[in-house]
Amino acid sequence: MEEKTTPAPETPGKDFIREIVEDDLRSGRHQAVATRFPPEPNGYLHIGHAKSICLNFGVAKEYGGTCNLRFDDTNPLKEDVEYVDAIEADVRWLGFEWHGMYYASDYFGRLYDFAEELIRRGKAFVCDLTADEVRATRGTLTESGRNSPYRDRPTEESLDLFRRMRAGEFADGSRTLRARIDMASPNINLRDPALYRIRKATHHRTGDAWCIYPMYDYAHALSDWIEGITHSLCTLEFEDHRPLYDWCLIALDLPNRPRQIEFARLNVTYTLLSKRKLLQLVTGGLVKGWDDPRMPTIAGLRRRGFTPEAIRDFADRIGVAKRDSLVDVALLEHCLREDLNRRAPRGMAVLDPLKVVLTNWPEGTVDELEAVNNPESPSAGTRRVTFSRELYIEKDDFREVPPPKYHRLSPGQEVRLRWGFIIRCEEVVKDPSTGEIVEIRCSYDPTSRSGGEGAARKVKGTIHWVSAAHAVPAEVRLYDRLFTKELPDDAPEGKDWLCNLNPDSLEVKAGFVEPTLSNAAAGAFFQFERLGYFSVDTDSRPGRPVFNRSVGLRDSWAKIEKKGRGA
RNA sequence: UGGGGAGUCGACAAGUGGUAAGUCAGCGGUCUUUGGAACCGCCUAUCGGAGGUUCGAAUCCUCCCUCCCCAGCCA
Repeated sequence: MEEKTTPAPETPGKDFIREIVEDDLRSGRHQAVATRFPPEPNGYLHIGHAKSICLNFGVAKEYGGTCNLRFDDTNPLKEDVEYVDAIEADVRWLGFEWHGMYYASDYFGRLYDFAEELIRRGKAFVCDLTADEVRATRGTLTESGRNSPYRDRPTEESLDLFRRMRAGEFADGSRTLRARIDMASPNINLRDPALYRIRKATHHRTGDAWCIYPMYDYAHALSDWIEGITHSLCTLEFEDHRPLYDWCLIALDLPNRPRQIEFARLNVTYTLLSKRKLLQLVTGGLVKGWDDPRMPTIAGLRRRGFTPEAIRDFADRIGVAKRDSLVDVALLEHCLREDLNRRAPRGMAVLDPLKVVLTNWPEGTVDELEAVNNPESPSAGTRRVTFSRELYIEKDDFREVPPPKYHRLSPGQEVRLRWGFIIRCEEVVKDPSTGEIVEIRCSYDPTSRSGGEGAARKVKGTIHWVSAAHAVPAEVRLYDRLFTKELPDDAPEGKDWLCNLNPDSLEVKAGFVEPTLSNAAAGAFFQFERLGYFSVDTDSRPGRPVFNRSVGLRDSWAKIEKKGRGA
């Protein structure tokens, strides 16, 4: 190796993992980086996995290396092909391409051979203790454990027993292959951990070919080595497994060992990222599936209307470090808004319709108004929207008694209809029996047509609308955070996280959208002016569109109003 | 009480001995046919605490405090 004579170039802002990778490349320790994303196919990927995916694939891409997708499928009891298919689709959707797609189960044969070698080297033994007995002899955090009575049985005997374990001669749980390390180690993971257990279960890929399955620590280290992984990135809870990871490779004298590096897993406010709990939400029917738009899963975020770009940007912004952190969900939402503001075509939709009749508009006539598709992007062009005598506006855009600073419609006041005319409220029609406002009668200013000379007038507010006769009924699903607490696990004594579920996380509106939105394809996204970003749900049908609110627009009026009420 | 980690603005997060970036949130304002977007300000962090080394420390040393992870034949 050459001596470095030039100082390392300054690379401020890089996270500690990229610094390590750069050092290794610079020093010649590695010619190229190889990483892997190793999900267990026992659930759907979520935003926390997205962080890891962006890291692993991102590092590989940035330094001209490779990243594999590897399914860590060593526990047939929990895993399923449904999950491998979903994971594959999610990684691809996020925008990453793997160098190779592998399964830990691809290596079962080699892993088995390595295990025999470990026995031959005196580094592993077959133990006849039951799980309970192992637990009883493991010791505690402060007391060392006791050696298994089988720890020193002859190599040949362990070898024979291990072969018979594989052959299916023994019952589940009756024996394990254990590493021979140190029952007195202060690191509990090193107290002769199990390497193989008997599980007479059908594996989703290998079927019934095996009845013994390797444990994570063993399988993971060797799978990494087999694939030539240089940097094995994982989360903090595996930090004290690293000595065992290294032990597996050293015990077999394997050269060019991969290096495990741990980083902090992602936590997001108002969000749960535990596979077990997410599974519980799904199986318990508390949400409508893994892809429920309220779920933090990649599938859920996708259906909600998140873009891969927004998620990748989020991953970039939260960074990578070792300290436990709780990221504000507002940052995720911000990333989506920023992306969609640039790219989403605008449209008008009314979610809580209130009828407006323009009394001086000639009955039976319509007008075609020109509307800009995206003020942020002139190339998006314009479209025509139909205007007529009867319109729907948002209930919230009219107040009989306007609060201070209210810029919208109220008796005697003017408001501009976006891309249309300026109107004045002349009369409020109520249902005589209920007192409910059923219709607003207004006059319009014919000279104020958008683009016309009378349109230059300053009017306090602009509101969106839809032509009653032309608008298309649409189902609009408004989502709110799934949990009412920043930390959903923070439950009072005797209760659990389920008590923090937000009962109002979904509100369905029967609204109207402008005709151009009628046949939008599932997945298409729009900004409904003044309301937020919406995407077309997979439940949508031509002429009967269904929209999901992906994220609302920032709403400074809501803040003013809230403040007014508070004062 | 064992071992492994971590503590920098409300939240993320740079900084690696030379005198505390940036982003989100929040606040105020400009502008505006989305109370959107954009733009401009503010957000006055002495860096968990106490000592010490040094001309000089968030960065080095010592002690202390707090938080997280580990006792699955789960990953």
